[in-house]
Amino acid sequence: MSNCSHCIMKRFNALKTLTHDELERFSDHKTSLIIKKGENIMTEGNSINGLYCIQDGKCKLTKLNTNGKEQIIKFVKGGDILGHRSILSEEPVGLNATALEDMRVCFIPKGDILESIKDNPQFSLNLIKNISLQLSHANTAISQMAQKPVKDRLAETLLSLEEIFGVDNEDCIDVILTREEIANTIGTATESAIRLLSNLKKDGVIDLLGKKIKILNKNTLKNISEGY
Amino acid sequence: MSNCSHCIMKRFNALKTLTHDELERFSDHKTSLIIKKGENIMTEGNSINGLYCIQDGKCKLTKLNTNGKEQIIKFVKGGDILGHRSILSEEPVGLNATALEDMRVCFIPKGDILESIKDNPQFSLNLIKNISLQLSHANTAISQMAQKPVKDRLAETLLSLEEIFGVDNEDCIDVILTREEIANTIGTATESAIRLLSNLKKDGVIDLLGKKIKILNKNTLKNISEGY
DNA sequence: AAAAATAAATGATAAATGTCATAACTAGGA
DNA sequence: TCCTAGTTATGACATTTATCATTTATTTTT
Repeated sequence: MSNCSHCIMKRFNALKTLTHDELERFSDHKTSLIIKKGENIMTEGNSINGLYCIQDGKCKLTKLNTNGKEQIIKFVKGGDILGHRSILSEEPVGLNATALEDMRVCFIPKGDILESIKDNPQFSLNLIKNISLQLSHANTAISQMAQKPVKDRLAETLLSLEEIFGVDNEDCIDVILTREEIANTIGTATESAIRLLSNLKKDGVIDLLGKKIKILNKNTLKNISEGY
Repeated sequence: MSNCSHCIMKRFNALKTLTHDELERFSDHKTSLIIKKGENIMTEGNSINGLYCIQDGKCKLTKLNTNGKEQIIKFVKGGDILGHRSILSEEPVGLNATALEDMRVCFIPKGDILESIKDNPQFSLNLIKNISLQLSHANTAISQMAQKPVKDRLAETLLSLEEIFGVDNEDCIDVILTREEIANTIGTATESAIRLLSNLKKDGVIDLLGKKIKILNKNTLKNISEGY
Protein backbone atom coordinates (compact mmCIF):
# COMPACT_ATOMS: atom_id res chain seq x y z
CA MET A 1 0.00 0.00 0.00
CA SER A 2 1.18 3.52 -0.75
CA ASN A 3 2.83 5.61 1.94
CA CYS A 4 1.43 8.95 3.12
CA SER A 5 4.85 10.53 3.47
CA HIS A 6 5.45 9.93 -0.24
CA CYS A 7 1.95 10.93 -1.34
CA ILE A 8 1.99 14.04 -3.47
CA MET A 9 -1.40 15.03 -2.06
CA LYS A 10 0.22 16.04 1.21
CA ARG A 11 1.76 19.00 -0.59
CA PHE A 12 -1.55 20.42 -1.73
CA ASN A 13 -4.05 20.15 1.05
CA ALA A 14 -4.50 21.00 4.69
CA LEU A 15 -2.17 18.12 5.60
CA LYS A 16 0.88 19.95 4.31
CA THR A 17 2.16 21.00 7.73
CA LEU A 18 2.30 17.44 9.06
CA THR A 19 5.70 16.08 10.04
CA HIS A 20 7.27 12.97 8.55
CA ASP A 21 6.48 11.04 11.73
CA GLU A 22 2.85 12.09 11.66
CA LEU A 23 2.52 11.04 8.04
CA GLU A 24 4.06 7.68 8.89
CA ARG A 25 1.47 7.21 11.63
CA PHE A 26 -1.27 8.07 9.12
CA SER A 27 0.21 5.56 6.67
CA ASP A 28 0.08 2.80 9.23
CA HIS A 29 -3.60 3.30 9.95
CA LYS A 30 -5.07 4.63 6.73
CA THR A 31 -7.22 2.64 4.34
CA SER A 32 -7.45 3.25 0.62
CA LEU A 33 -10.86 3.11 -1.00
CA ILE A 34 -12.30 3.09 -4.48
CA ILE A 35 -15.60 4.94 -4.72
CA LYS A 36 -17.56 4.23 -7.90
CA LYS A 37 -19.38 6.95 -9.78
CA GLY A 38 -22.72 7.70 -8.07
CA GLU A 39 -21.70 6.23 -4.71
CA ASN A 40 -21.52 8.30 -1.53
CA ILE A 41 -18.32 8.92 0.42
CA MET A 42 -20.28 10.51 3.23
CA THR A 43 -24.02 10.80 3.82
CA GLU A 44 -25.91 13.72 5.40
CA GLY A 45 -26.79 13.03 9.01
CA ASN A 46 -24.39 10.11 9.46
CA SER A 47 -21.60 10.03 11.98
CA ILE A 48 -18.06 9.82 10.76
CA ASN A 49 -14.95 8.56 12.50
CA GLY A 50 -12.18 9.84 10.32
CA LEU A 51 -11.10 12.13 7.56
CA TYR A 52 -11.15 11.47 3.83
CA CYS A 53 -8.29 12.61 1.66
CA ILE A 54 -9.21 12.69 -2.04
CA GLN A 55 -6.44 11.16 -4.18
CA ASP A 56 -8.19 11.29 -7.49
CA GLY A 57 -11.63 11.96 -8.94
CA LYS A 58 -14.36 14.50 -8.43
CA CYS A 59 -17.40 14.65 -6.22
CA LYS A 60 -20.29 16.94 -5.40
CA LEU A 61 -21.37 17.98 -1.90
CA THR A 62 -25.14 18.16 -1.71
CA LYS A 63 -27.95 18.85 0.71
CA LEU A 64 -31.46 17.46 0.44
CA ASN A 65 -34.07 20.17 0.96
CA THR A 66 -37.34 19.71 2.87
CA ASN A 67 -39.11 19.87 -0.50
CA GLY A 68 -37.09 16.93 -1.79
CA LYS A 69 -34.85 18.95 -4.09
CA GLU A 70 -31.09 18.42 -4.13
CA GLN A 71 -28.89 21.48 -3.74
CA ILE A 72 -25.23 21.23 -4.75
CA ILE A 73 -23.23 23.24 -2.23
CA LYS A 74 -19.67 22.63 -3.38
CA PHE A 75 -17.47 20.61 -5.71
CA VAL A 76 -14.47 18.68 -4.45
CA LYS A 77 -11.49 17.18 -6.28
CA GLY A 78 -8.12 15.48 -5.78
CA GLY A 79 -6.09 17.15 -3.03
CA ASP A 80 -9.14 18.21 -1.04
CA ILE A 81 -10.12 16.73 2.30
CA LEU A 82 -13.55 15.78 3.57
CA GLY A 83 -15.01 15.20 7.00
CA HIS A 84 -12.76 17.45 9.06
CA ARG A 85 -15.61 19.79 9.93
CA SER A 86 -17.59 16.93 11.39
CA ILE A 87 -14.60 15.63 13.37
CA LEU A 88 -13.75 19.03 14.81
CA SER A 89 -17.31 20.04 15.68
CA GLU A 90 -18.21 16.53 16.86
CA GLU A 91 -21.40 16.70 14.86
CA PRO A 92 -22.91 14.47 12.19
CA VAL A 93 -21.91 15.09 8.60
CA GLY A 94 -23.91 17.96 7.12
CA LEU A 95 -23.66 17.15 3.43
CA ASN A 96 -23.70 14.19 1.08
CA ALA A 97 -20.48 13.64 -0.85
CA THR A 98 -21.35 11.81 -4.07
CA ALA A 99 -18.77 10.71 -6.63
CA LEU A 100 -19.15 12.29 -10.08
CA GLU A 101 -16.68 9.74 -11.46
CA ASP A 102 -14.71 6.82 -10.01
CA MET A 103 -12.56 8.05 -7.15
CA ARG A 104 -9.53 7.00 -5.15
CA VAL A 105 -9.80 8.10 -1.53
CA CYS A 106 -7.78 7.55 1.65
CA PHE A 107 -9.50 7.25 4.99
CA ILE A 108 -7.52 8.35 8.06
CA PRO A 109 -9.03 7.42 11.44
CA LYS A 110 -10.19 10.17 13.76
CA GLY A 111 -7.74 9.21 16.52
CA ASP A 112 -4.70 9.99 14.40
CA ILE A 113 -6.19 13.31 13.33
CA LEU A 114 -6.97 14.36 16.90
CA GLU A 115 -3.45 13.33 17.92
CA SER A 116 -1.98 15.67 15.31
CA ILE A 117 -4.35 18.46 16.27
CA LYS A 118 -3.08 18.20 19.83
CA ASP A 119 0.61 17.99 18.90
CA ASN A 120 0.74 20.28 15.91
CA PRO A 121 -0.91 23.71 16.36
CA GLN A 122 -0.04 24.65 12.79
CA PHE A 123 -2.05 21.69 11.48
CA SER A 124 -4.93 22.68 13.72
CA LEU A 125 -4.77 26.24 12.43
CA ASN A 126 -4.75 25.01 8.84
CA LEU A 127 -7.96 23.12 9.42
CA ILE A 128 -9.54 26.20 10.99
CA LYS A 129 -8.47 28.31 8.03
CA ASN A 130 -9.96 25.75 5.68
CA ILE A 131 -13.32 25.88 7.47
CA SER A 132 -13.19 29.68 7.74
CA LEU A 133 -12.62 29.94 4.02
CA GLN A 134 -15.56 27.66 3.37
CA LEU A 135 -17.72 29.87 5.61
CA SER A 136 -16.61 32.93 3.71
CA HIS A 137 -17.51 31.28 0.39
CA ALA A 138 -20.83 30.10 1.79
CA ASN A 139 -21.77 33.64 2.85
CA THR A 140 -20.99 34.89 -0.63
CA ALA A 141 -23.14 32.11 -2.05
CA ILE A 142 -26.09 33.05 0.18
CA SER A 143 -25.88 36.61 -1.05
CA GLN A 144 -25.72 35.58 -4.70
CA MET A 145 -28.51 33.05 -4.45
CA ALA A 146 -30.71 35.60 -2.73
CA GLN A 147 -30.06 38.59 -4.92
CA LYS A 148 -28.94 37.54 -8.38
CA PRO A 149 -31.15 36.30 -11.21
CA VAL A 150 -30.68 32.78 -12.54
CA LYS A 151 -28.81 33.91 -15.65
CA ASP A 152 -26.16 35.69 -13.56
CA ARG A 153 -25.81 32.68 -11.29
CA LEU A 154 -25.34 30.37 -14.26
CA ALA A 155 -22.57 32.58 -15.65
CA GLU A 156 -20.94 32.70 -12.24
CA THR A 157 -21.16 28.91 -11.89
CA LEU A 158 -19.61 28.24 -15.30
CA LEU A 159 -16.65 30.48 -14.46
CA SER A 160 -16.29 28.86 -11.09
CA LEU A 161 -16.40 25.33 -12.57
CA GLU A 162 -13.59 26.21 -14.98
CA GLU A 163 -11.66 27.73 -12.05
CA ILE A 164 -12.05 24.55 -9.97
CA PHE A 165 -11.63 21.84 -12.59
CA GLY A 166 -9.65 23.55 -15.34
CA VAL A 167 -10.01 22.64 -19.01
CA ASP A 168 -9.28 19.48 -21.00
CA ASN A 169 -7.23 19.25 -24.20
CA GLU A 170 -10.16 20.71 -26.16
CA ASP A 171 -10.53 23.70 -23.79
CA CYS A 172 -13.75 22.31 -22.37
CA ILE A 173 -14.43 22.61 -18.63
CA ASP A 174 -12.98 19.38 -17.27
CA VAL A 175 -15.99 17.95 -15.47
CA ILE A 176 -19.03 16.07 -16.68
CA LEU A 177 -22.28 17.27 -15.15
CA THR A 178 -25.85 16.60 -16.18
CA ARG A 179 -28.05 19.60 -16.90
CA GLU A 180 -29.95 18.68 -13.77
CA GLU A 181 -26.77 18.92 -11.69
CA ILE A 182 -26.03 22.33 -13.17
CA ALA A 183 -29.59 23.38 -12.31
CA ASN A 184 -29.15 22.05 -8.77
CA THR A 185 -25.98 24.09 -8.41
CA ILE A 186 -27.49 27.41 -9.43
CA GLY A 187 -30.84 26.67 -7.80
CA THR A 188 -33.29 26.58 -10.68
CA ALA A 189 -35.42 24.20 -12.73
CA THR A 190 -33.58 21.88 -15.13
CA GLU A 191 -35.48 23.32 -18.10
CA SER A 192 -34.47 26.85 -17.14
CA ALA A 193 -30.82 25.87 -16.94
CA ILE A 194 -31.04 24.18 -20.36
CA ARG A 195 -32.72 27.21 -21.89
CA LEU A 196 -30.16 29.66 -20.50
CA LEU A 197 -27.27 27.45 -21.65
CA SER A 198 -28.81 27.39 -25.15
CA ASN A 199 -29.07 31.19 -25.10
CA LEU A 200 -25.43 31.55 -24.08
CA LYS A 201 -24.48 29.25 -26.95
CA LYS A 202 -26.63 31.20 -29.40
CA ASP A 203 -24.88 34.39 -28.25
CA GLY A 204 -21.47 32.79 -28.85
CA VAL A 205 -20.43 33.05 -25.20
CA ILE A 206 -20.07 29.28 -24.70
CA ASP A 207 -20.10 26.17 -26.82
CA LEU A 208 -21.99 22.98 -25.94
CA LEU A 209 -20.46 19.68 -27.06
CA GLY A 210 -22.74 17.07 -25.54
CA LYS A 211 -22.27 17.39 -21.81
CA LYS A 212 -18.97 19.22 -22.29
CA ILE A 213 -19.04 22.99 -21.99
CA LYS A 214 -16.46 25.29 -23.51
CA ILE A 215 -16.20 28.91 -22.42
CA LEU A 216 -15.58 31.06 -25.50
CA ASN A 217 -15.78 34.54 -24.00
CA LYS A 218 -14.79 34.73 -20.37
CA ASN A 219 -15.20 38.50 -20.16
CA THR A 220 -18.76 38.49 -21.37
CA LEU A 221 -19.54 35.70 -18.93
CA LYS A 222 -18.01 37.74 -16.13
CA ASN A 223 -20.11 40.73 -17.09
CA ILE A 224 -23.26 38.64 -17.16
CA SER A 225 -22.42 37.23 -13.73
CA GLU A 226 -22.26 40.80 -12.43
CA GLY A 227 -25.56 41.80 -13.97
CA TYR A 228 -24.54 43.62 -17.16
CA MET B 1 -14.68 49.40 34.57
CA SER B 2 -16.42 46.02 34.79
CA ASN B 3 -14.42 42.83 35.19
CA CYS B 4 -14.55 39.98 32.67
CA SER B 5 -14.41 37.31 35.36
CA HIS B 6 -17.63 38.69 36.83
CA CYS B 7 -19.32 39.29 33.48
CA ILE B 8 -22.36 37.09 33.02
CA MET B 9 -21.68 36.94 29.29
CA LYS B 10 -18.79 34.59 29.89
CA ARG B 11 -21.31 31.92 30.81
CA PHE B 12 -23.15 32.06 27.52
CA ASN B 13 -20.70 32.37 24.71
CA ALA B 14 -17.60 30.72 23.33
CA LEU B 15 -15.57 32.25 26.17
CA LYS B 16 -17.11 29.96 28.75
CA THR B 17 -14.12 27.61 29.00
CA LEU B 18 -11.68 30.38 29.89
CA THR B 19 -10.00 30.17 33.30
CA HIS B 20 -10.23 32.86 35.96
CA ASP B 21 -6.67 33.98 35.15
CA GLU B 22 -7.43 34.27 31.45
CA LEU B 23 -10.51 36.35 32.15
CA GLU B 24 -8.45 38.61 34.42
CA ARG B 25 -5.99 39.14 31.58
CA PHE B 26 -8.86 39.98 29.25
CA SER B 27 -10.20 42.44 31.84
CA ASP B 28 -6.89 44.25 32.03
CA HIS B 29 -6.70 44.83 28.29
CA LYS B 30 -10.30 45.06 27.16
CA THR B 31 -12.07 48.24 26.19
CA SER B 32 -15.81 48.81 26.52
CA LEU B 33 -17.60 50.54 23.68
CA ILE B 34 -20.99 52.01 23.02
CA ILE B 35 -22.13 51.53 19.43
CA LYS B 36 -25.06 53.71 18.42
CA LYS B 37 -27.90 52.41 16.26
CA GLY B 38 -26.86 52.38 12.61
CA GLU B 39 -23.12 52.41 13.33
CA ASN B 40 -20.80 49.60 12.27
CA ILE B 41 -18.89 47.41 14.71
CA MET B 42 -16.93 45.85 11.86
CA THR B 43 -16.82 46.68 8.17
CA GLU B 44 -16.49 44.26 5.24
CA GLY B 45 -12.93 44.14 3.92
CA ASN B 46 -11.33 45.82 6.92
CA SER B 47 -8.68 44.23 9.07
CA ILE B 48 -9.43 43.59 12.69
CA ASN B 49 -7.09 43.18 15.62
CA GLY B 50 -9.30 41.72 18.26
CA LEU B 51 -12.54 40.09 19.15
CA TYR B 52 -15.84 41.76 20.04
CA CYS B 53 -17.99 40.38 22.80
CA ILE B 54 -21.58 41.65 22.64
CA GLN B 55 -22.82 42.70 26.08
CA ASP B 56 -26.13 44.11 25.05
CA GLY B 57 -28.03 45.08 21.92
CA LYS B 58 -28.67 43.56 18.51
CA CYS B 59 -26.91 43.82 15.20
CA LYS B 60 -27.16 42.52 11.66
CA LEU B 61 -24.32 40.97 9.67
CA THR B 62 -24.55 42.01 6.04
CA LYS B 63 -22.78 41.68 2.74
CA LEU B 64 -22.88 44.17 -0.10
CA ASN B 65 -23.54 42.48 -3.41
CA THR B 66 -21.87 43.42 -6.72
CA ASN B 67 -25.26 44.84 -7.79
CA GLY B 68 -25.32 47.16 -4.78
CA LYS B 69 -27.95 45.26 -2.81
CA GLU B 70 -27.47 44.48 0.86
CA GLN B 71 -27.91 40.88 1.97
CA ILE B 72 -28.43 40.16 5.66
CA ILE B 73 -26.54 36.96 6.47
CA LYS B 74 -27.09 36.63 10.19
CA PHE B 75 -28.41 38.37 13.32
CA VAL B 76 -26.30 38.73 16.43
CA LYS B 77 -27.26 39.60 20.00
CA GLY B 78 -25.91 39.85 23.56
CA GLY B 79 -23.67 36.89 24.46
CA ASP B 80 -22.44 36.39 20.90
CA ILE B 81 -18.91 37.12 19.77
CA LEU B 82 -17.74 38.77 16.56
CA GLY B 83 -14.46 38.79 14.72
CA HIS B 84 -13.06 35.43 15.77
CA ARG B 85 -13.27 34.04 12.24
CA SER B 86 -11.14 36.86 10.95
CA ILE B 87 -8.58 36.46 13.74
CA LEU B 88 -8.28 32.72 13.28
CA SER B 89 -8.12 32.75 9.49
CA GLU B 90 -5.92 35.87 9.42
CA GLU B 91 -8.15 37.37 6.78
CA PRO B 92 -10.06 40.64 6.53
CA VAL B 93 -13.55 40.77 7.97
CA GLY B 94 -16.08 39.25 5.55
CA LEU B 95 -19.25 40.97 6.73
CA ASN B 96 -20.49 44.31 8.01
CA ALA B 97 -21.83 44.26 11.56
CA THR B 98 -24.33 47.11 11.91
CA ALA B 99 -26.12 47.95 15.15
CA LEU B 100 -29.93 47.62 15.01
CA GLU B 101 -30.14 49.48 18.33
CA ASP B 102 -27.65 51.04 20.73
CA MET B 103 -25.15 48.38 21.84
CA ARG B 104 -22.65 47.75 24.58
CA VAL B 105 -19.64 45.84 23.32
CA CYS B 106 -16.29 44.76 24.75
CA PHE B 107 -13.20 44.66 22.58
CA ILE B 108 -10.51 42.14 23.52
CA PRO B 109 -7.15 42.52 21.73
CA LYS B 110 -6.01 39.78 19.38
CA GLY B 111 -2.88 39.05 21.42
CA ASP B 112 -4.83 37.92 24.44
CA ILE B 113 -7.07 35.73 22.31
CA LEU B 114 -4.13 34.04 20.58
CA GLU B 115 -2.53 33.50 23.97
CA SER B 116 -5.61 31.66 25.18
CA ILE B 117 -5.85 29.66 21.96
CA LYS B 118 -2.29 28.47 22.53
CA ASP B 119 -2.77 27.69 26.24
CA ASN B 120 -6.33 26.43 26.28
CA PRO B 121 -7.19 23.78 23.69
CA GLN B 122 -10.77 23.66 24.91
CA PHE B 123 -11.21 27.37 24.13
CA SER B 124 -9.69 26.80 20.72
CA LEU B 125 -12.07 23.91 20.10
CA ASN B 126 -15.02 26.03 21.17
CA LEU B 127 -14.15 28.65 18.58
CA ILE B 128 -13.85 25.96 15.93
CA LYS B 129 -17.22 24.57 16.90
CA ASN B 130 -18.73 28.02 16.68
CA ILE B 131 -17.39 28.51 13.15
CA SER B 132 -18.40 24.98 12.14
CA LEU B 133 -21.93 25.61 13.31
CA GLN B 134 -22.03 28.84 11.33
CA LEU B 135 -20.87 26.93 8.25
CA SER B 136 -23.57 24.36 8.78
CA HIS B 137 -26.22 27.09 9.03
CA ALA B 138 -24.82 28.85 5.99
CA ASN B 139 -25.09 25.69 3.90
CA THR B 140 -28.70 25.30 4.93
CA ALA B 141 -29.31 28.92 4.00
CA ILE B 142 -27.79 28.41 0.53
CA SER B 143 -30.11 25.49 -0.07
CA GLN B 144 -33.17 27.42 1.08
CA MET B 145 -32.35 30.57 -0.86
CA ALA B 146 -31.77 28.53 -3.98
CA GLN B 147 -34.75 26.23 -3.81
CA LYS B 148 -37.56 27.80 -1.82
CA PRO B 149 -40.02 30.46 -2.98
CA VAL B 150 -40.09 33.84 -1.26
CA LYS B 151 -43.20 33.05 0.77
CA ASP B 152 -41.58 29.97 2.31
CA ARG B 153 -38.40 31.92 3.07
CA LEU B 154 -40.39 34.67 4.77
CA ALA B 155 -42.17 32.13 6.99
CA GLU B 156 -38.84 30.51 7.81
CA THR B 157 -37.30 33.89 8.63
CA LEU B 158 -40.13 34.92 10.96
CA LEU B 159 -39.80 31.68 12.90
CA SER B 160 -36.06 32.06 13.06
CA LEU B 161 -36.31 35.69 14.26
CA GLU B 162 -38.58 34.61 17.11
CA GLU B 163 -36.16 31.79 17.89
CA ILE B 164 -33.19 34.18 18.05
CA PHE B 165 -34.71 37.22 19.76
CA GLY B 166 -37.67 35.77 21.64
CA VAL B 167 -40.85 37.74 22.29
CA ASP B 168 -41.60 40.88 24.29
CA ASN B 169 -44.35 41.29 26.89
CA GLU B 170 -46.95 41.52 24.12
CA ASP B 171 -45.75 38.31 22.44
CA CYS B 172 -44.25 40.24 19.54
CA ILE B 173 -40.90 39.17 18.09
CA ASP B 174 -38.43 41.19 20.12
CA VAL B 175 -36.56 42.98 17.36
CA ILE B 176 -37.37 46.05 15.29
CA LEU B 177 -36.63 45.64 11.61
CA THR B 178 -37.71 47.75 8.66
CA ARG B 179 -39.59 46.02 5.87
CA GLU B 180 -36.51 46.59 3.75
CA GLU B 181 -34.36 44.70 6.25
CA ILE B 182 -36.79 41.81 6.25
CA ALA B 183 -36.66 41.84 2.44
CA ASN B 184 -32.85 41.87 2.54
CA THR B 185 -32.90 38.88 4.85
CA ILE B 186 -35.08 36.69 2.66
CA GLY B 187 -33.63 38.03 -0.58
CA THR B 188 -36.55 39.75 -2.27
CA ALA B 189 -37.88 43.20 -3.16
CA THR B 190 -39.20 45.32 -0.30
CA GLU B 191 -42.66 45.51 -1.90
CA SER B 192 -42.83 41.72 -2.18
CA ALA B 193 -41.95 41.32 1.49
CA ILE B 194 -44.63 43.86 2.46
CA ARG B 195 -47.24 42.14 0.31
CA LEU B 196 -46.50 38.69 1.70
CA LEU B 197 -46.57 40.00 5.28
CA SER B 198 -49.96 41.56 4.54
CA ASN B 199 -51.20 38.23 3.18
CA LEU B 200 -50.02 36.39 6.28
CA LYS B 201 -51.86 38.93 8.41
CA LYS B 202 -55.02 38.59 6.31
CA ASP B 203 -54.82 34.82 6.79
CA GLY B 204 -54.52 35.28 10.54
CA VAL B 205 -51.08 33.67 10.74
CA ILE B 206 -49.34 36.77 12.07
CA ASP B 207 -50.31 40.18 13.37
CA LEU B 208 -48.62 43.43 12.36
CA LEU B 209 -48.44 46.19 14.97
CA GLY B 210 -46.37 48.87 13.31
CA LYS B 211 -42.92 47.38 12.90
CA LYS B 212 -43.65 44.76 15.56
CA ILE B 213 -44.63 41.32 14.33
CA LYS B 214 -46.56 38.80 16.38
CA ILE B 215 -46.71 35.16 15.35
CA LEU B 216 -50.26 33.90 15.91
CA ASN B 217 -49.99 30.42 14.43
CA LYS B 218 -46.56 28.89 14.58
CA ASN B 219 -47.65 25.58 13.05
CA THR B 220 -49.12 27.15 9.95
CA LEU B 221 -45.99 29.23 9.57
CA LYS B 222 -43.89 26.11 9.85
CA ASN B 223 -45.97 24.38 7.21
CA ILE B 224 -45.64 27.35 4.87
CA SER B 225 -41.89 27.36 5.40
CA GLU B 226 -41.82 23.75 4.25
CA GLY B 227 -43.89 24.40 1.17
CA TYR B 228 -47.40 23.36 2.24
C1' DA C 1 -47.37 71.32 16.21
C1' DA C 2 -46.42 71.68 11.48
C1' DA C 3 -43.51 70.46 7.83
C1' DA C 4 -40.45 67.47 5.70
C1' DA C 5 -38.53 63.19 5.12
C1' DT C 6 -38.83 58.45 5.31
C1' DA C 7 -41.28 54.10 5.41
C1' DA C 8 -45.30 51.17 4.47
C1' DA C 9 -48.98 49.80 1.66
C1' DT C 10 -51.26 48.77 -2.61
C1' DG C 11 -52.48 48.61 -7.62
C1' DA C 12 -51.02 47.92 -12.35
C1' DT C 13 -47.97 45.95 -15.23
C1' DA C 14 -43.73 43.74 -16.94
C1' DA C 15 -40.29 40.39 -16.56
C1' DA C 16 -38.43 36.19 -14.81
C1' DT C 17 -38.99 31.62 -13.75
C1' DG C 18 -41.49 27.24 -13.15
C1' DT C 19 -44.41 23.56 -14.91
C1' DC C 20 -46.23 20.50 -18.14
C1' DA C 21 -46.17 18.30 -22.54
C1' DT C 22 -43.73 16.46 -26.15
C1' DA C 23 -40.09 15.57 -29.35
C1' DA C 24 -35.24 14.63 -30.43
C1' DC C 25 -31.20 12.79 -28.99
C1' DT C 26 -27.77 9.70 -26.41
C1' DA C 27 -25.87 6.02 -24.01
C1' DG C 28 -25.79 1.54 -21.93
C1' DG C 29 -27.60 -3.17 -21.68
C1' DA C 30 -29.95 -7.30 -23.80
C1' DT D 1 -27.17 -3.79 -33.24
C1' DC D 2 -31.29 -2.59 -31.56
C1' DC D 3 -33.99 -1.26 -27.78
C1' DT D 4 -35.01 1.00 -23.69
C1' DA D 5 -34.41 4.34 -20.32
C1' DG D 6 -32.72 8.43 -19.39
C1' DT D 7 -31.26 12.99 -20.89
C1' DT D 8 -31.53 17.18 -23.55
C1' DA D 9 -34.19 20.42 -26.00
C1' DT D 10 -38.10 23.33 -27.05
C1' DG D 11 -42.83 25.26 -27.06
C1' DA D 12 -46.95 26.80 -24.56
C1' DC D 13 -48.61 28.41 -20.64
C1' DA D 14 -49.11 29.43 -15.53
C1' DT D 15 -47.20 31.38 -11.64
C1' DT D 16 -44.08 34.02 -9.13
C1' DT D 17 -41.60 37.99 -8.45
C1' DA D 18 -39.86 42.65 -9.69
C1' DT D 19 -40.63 47.27 -11.04
C1' DC D 20 -42.93 51.55 -11.29
C1' DA D 21 -46.39 54.74 -9.73
C1' DT D 22 -49.09 56.50 -6.25
C1' DT D 23 -51.24 56.91 -1.78
C1' DT D 24 -51.22 56.58 3.10
C1' DA D 25 -48.89 56.27 7.42
C1' DT D 26 -45.15 57.09 10.42
C1' DT D 27 -41.08 59.24 12.06
C1' DT D 28 -37.94 63.03 12.36
C1' DT D 29 -36.80 67.75 12.12
C1' DT D 30 -37.67 72.44 12.57
